[in-house]
Amino acid sequence: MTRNTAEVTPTQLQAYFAFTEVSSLLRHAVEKQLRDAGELSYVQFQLLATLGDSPDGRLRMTDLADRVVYSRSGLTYQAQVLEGRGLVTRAPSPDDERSVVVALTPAGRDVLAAVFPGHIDALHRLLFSSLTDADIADLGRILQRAADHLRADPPRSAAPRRRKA
Amino acid sequence: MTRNTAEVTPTQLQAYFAFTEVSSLLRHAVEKQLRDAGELSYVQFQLLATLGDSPDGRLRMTDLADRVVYSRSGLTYQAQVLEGRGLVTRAPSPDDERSVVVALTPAGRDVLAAVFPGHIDALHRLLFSSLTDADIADLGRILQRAADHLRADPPRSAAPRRRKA
DNA sequence: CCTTAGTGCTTCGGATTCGAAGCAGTACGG
DNA sequence: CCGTACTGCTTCGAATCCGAAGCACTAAGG
Repeated sequence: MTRNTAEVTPTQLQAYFAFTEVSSLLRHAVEKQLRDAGELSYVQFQLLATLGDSPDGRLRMTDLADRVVYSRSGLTYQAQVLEGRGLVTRAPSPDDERSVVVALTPAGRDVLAAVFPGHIDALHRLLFSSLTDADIADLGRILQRAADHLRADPPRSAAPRRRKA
Repeated sequence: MTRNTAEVTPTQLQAYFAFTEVSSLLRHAVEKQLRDAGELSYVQFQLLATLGDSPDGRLRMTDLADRVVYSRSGLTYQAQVLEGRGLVTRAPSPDDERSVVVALTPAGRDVLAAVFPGHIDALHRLLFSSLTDADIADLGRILQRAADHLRADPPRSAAPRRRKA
């Protein structure tokens, strides 16, 4: 409180606004593409893709929620939906009876494979086509560092029930 | 359909994933800060800030919706909420009886002024502190171009009722 | 002046979200 | 072996969100 407000430069503000703008526009455009193509919402696609990307196509609920930056209760809901469609299965972990392991089914992989090309095309059209390779490389490098920093401080899904002094 | 799927390089994928990751993490962190500090959701803050940034602190519903990349019906909802709190007013435009002009009230400006410093601090802590000035400048430049491209093609709020052949 | 098309906003219904609280199962200290 | 704290997930309630449909006003054409 003794410090006065941190200063922000026009450059910083411009970067921030551009970031939020691209984020919103891209999100909406991709969401539309996914919904038109298959029957997946953005979150559902992220969940399937994250599972497909993991070793055995299986992850614990909490780990999955952390990776896609999603609330646990929200994931419970979506996992139910995806399970109802036969795209994933849910089963308690043998190791820890509390944990639930979500696993991609063959049908889930099929859907993922069916939707992925269109997703890539959309990315090309919406984002990559307007940037040079060097720009894209810079973007990745810079944002990776930012992501690491954001992950380091508040791990999002951590600190749920801390009422200790 | 004659083309095979556009190829995507690892660099591109990495940039895309880093982008979505930062987007989600930053969004959640900022949302939390705003909710803890004042009584504003992220969207509400964006709306007030966008209004405050415009010439007379007033904008038509559609223009406001386009700037924050939000659905019209969603904006109707939030505008009602903000009006209920006395932070904005809504009045039909003199020029076009169909339009509704949303205007920031003095109370709205006060809330904005009260929340802004904390928002800036949060940005510093979460995002800018991990990047160099050059990185931030690059980020802004690159994302600005991407944003322009995204705006150019599908103006988001456009093409609402096109059923013509 | 009418008719038809187009634009701007709201209403409506349903789908998602999230946080808080609740319900197990697990880890530890004694 | 108990009691206490902690962790993992789900349930619950309430707030948001969006698209489709509807209502009102404006623009164009004849």
